[in-house]
Amino acid sequence: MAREILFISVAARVLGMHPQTLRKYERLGLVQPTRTVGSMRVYSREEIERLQLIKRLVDDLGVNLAGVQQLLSIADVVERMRPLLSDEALDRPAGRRQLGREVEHITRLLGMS
Amino acid sequence: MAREILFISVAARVLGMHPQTLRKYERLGLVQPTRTVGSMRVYSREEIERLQLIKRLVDDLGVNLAGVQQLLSIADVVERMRPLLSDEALDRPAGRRQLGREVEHITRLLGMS
DNA sequence: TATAGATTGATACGACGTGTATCAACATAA
DNA sequence: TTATGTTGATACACGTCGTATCAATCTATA
Repeated sequence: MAREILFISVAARVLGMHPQTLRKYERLGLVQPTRTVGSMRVYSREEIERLQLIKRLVDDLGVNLAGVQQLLSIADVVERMRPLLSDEALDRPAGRRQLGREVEHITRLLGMS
Repeated sequence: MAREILFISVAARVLGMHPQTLRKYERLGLVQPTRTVGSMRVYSREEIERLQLIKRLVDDLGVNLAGVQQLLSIADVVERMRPLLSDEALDRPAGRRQLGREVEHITRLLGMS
């Protein structure tokens, strides 16, 4: 298994994106690559996948970066919800309560109050 | 209780939006006001609330209309999920399965596969 | 019916967001 | 040291979005 640690030029080529775009996304807080001691950006597997999701939202759906922020936040909540949908979790009252909180979290993100 | 049926100029004033903006939102499929026999737009309570949500997403968060489309779709799913979170629904296997399908629906909307 | 006011659909324009090209300064490896 | 890549900043072209404008049509009232 490769470590899949990429510098910005390779990451950009793999993703089909411009290096400047990746830098701008970081400046806006959409991704947070780590840095080498010389302050060079290092992209992990997780950030590459996050950038692929962003690319789909932007290129295919036409969502702007403010919308990407919201959708990524919702995606994080959905990711936390998934294990709460198992029968073991749904059998416990605590699991049900946690699930309710996550759904309410999405409604707050959407301003549905 | 008032019927809360508004023509476009009153609806725009209530919402703090421009009538042309409401027409453009309809053309893009974000809202679907009914029409009088003379083809004048009629805004119901539900559409006013939908427009308030759109306005928050656009004005406060800076989301563009493509992002609003996605977020409204997710909001619809969340609305369908809410009754599935009751104990009565979660006690039935059918309710649990339906809940899982709705969550999966959101993941598809986000392209999380 | 006639008249005034509102709505409709279409077009156009200004402001803003976004991707990317460019640049000098710095980092890295040979 | 030299060559190549990265960093951060600036600038520009293009598309999106809100809204102003217009003639034609609808609606209500006199």
